[in-house]
Amino acid sequence: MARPKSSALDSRDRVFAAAAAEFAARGYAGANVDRIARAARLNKAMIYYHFKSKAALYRAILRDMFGAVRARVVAVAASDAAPEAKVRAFVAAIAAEAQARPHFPSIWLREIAEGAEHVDAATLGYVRDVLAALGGIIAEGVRAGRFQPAHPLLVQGGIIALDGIPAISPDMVVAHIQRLTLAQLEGKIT
Amino acid sequence: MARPKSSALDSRDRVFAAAAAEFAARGYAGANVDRIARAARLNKAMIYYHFKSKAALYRAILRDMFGAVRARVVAVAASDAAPEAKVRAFVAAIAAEAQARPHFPSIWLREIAEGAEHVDAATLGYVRDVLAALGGIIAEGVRAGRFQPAHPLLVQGGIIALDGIPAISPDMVVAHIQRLTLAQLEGKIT
DNA sequence: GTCTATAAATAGATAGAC
DNA sequence: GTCTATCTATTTATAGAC
Repeated sequence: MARPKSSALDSRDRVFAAAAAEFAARGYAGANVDRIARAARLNKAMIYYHFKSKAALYRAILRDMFGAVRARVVAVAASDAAPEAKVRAFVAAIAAEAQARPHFPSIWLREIAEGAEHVDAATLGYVRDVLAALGGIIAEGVRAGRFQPAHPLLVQGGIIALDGIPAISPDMVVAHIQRLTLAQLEGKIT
Repeated sequence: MARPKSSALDSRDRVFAAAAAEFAARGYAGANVDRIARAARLNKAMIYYHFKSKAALYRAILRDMFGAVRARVVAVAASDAAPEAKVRAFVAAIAAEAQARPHFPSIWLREIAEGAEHVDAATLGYVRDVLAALGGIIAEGVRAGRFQPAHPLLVQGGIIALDGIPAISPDMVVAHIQRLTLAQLEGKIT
């Protein structure tokens, strides 16, 4: 929760960043608290000073990530752009978040594989909001007679997957998904 | 390696199946050898009787899975069907494998997230063969003037992602990906 | 081939000084 | 706020009997 900006901000943020990298690279179970501490140029005890446990630290990171995505995506859905533009903006919003927080895609993939085992109620709410935002955009397009009805999870599938693939420029991926998604919604795919 | 069918086949196979489930559900680091043993109705020592280590067991499972996918997919690429049919068959082959080995998609997702850290040389070869098979199909379609050139990884992205999503029937997912992939290759997506 | 211990190592968490 | 030292639990792996 939005903690007050005390003087401890520095070390807490270092823990946060180092932990995100460690969890992304090795998963929750594979992550090592000692290694996080070293990467944050601190020692283990400091982690437990800032966070109750390894699990609590992980949950805080999940909340932060999905909260940020939710904020971007809800703003997109609430704008008064045309449905097509909103779809593009939706994809771009997630891509932008993935670039701002490079460890996001990896952690996301893992949570999918794990059945969202570590996701707490707050984070779950954020995820629902993201899907609801996409569902709203689709519904809008359908009402306007420009989209085919589609399941948000299917539409979003491509986004989830392609975010994680290295060695292909982010711009290419974004453009690719935007085209694919739109073509699908506009019924160009028979 | 293709071990001879000795009398130990039963317990070894139980370990194999139980381990696949455990690794899929919890990832390599999260998997617990004791739990695998219990699920296989054996005890821990038996696992180390059949496999050198937890890591070796995991690698054996990866080899088995990707080897099976490779076999199916290479057969598809080598057939004399039309490129369109091959693309459909390629998607269907992966989907069939995912159904035959329900733990495959989950493990696949995790390995992507982990940068294929646990993948040994043999498995890596299988993966390359899979991508090469798809690349060959695409090239064939391009030569015939029916496909746009496309990067195999981008084309395959959707397949990787959607395999893992629950609560949507496998048939729907397969049909969806087939249409999406073909539309893309045929240049219907502007 | 299968089991019961048990050794050995790893890693999460805390006490307490500064 | 930050550290060192340590406790404790978990878990991989092995020894050795049957």
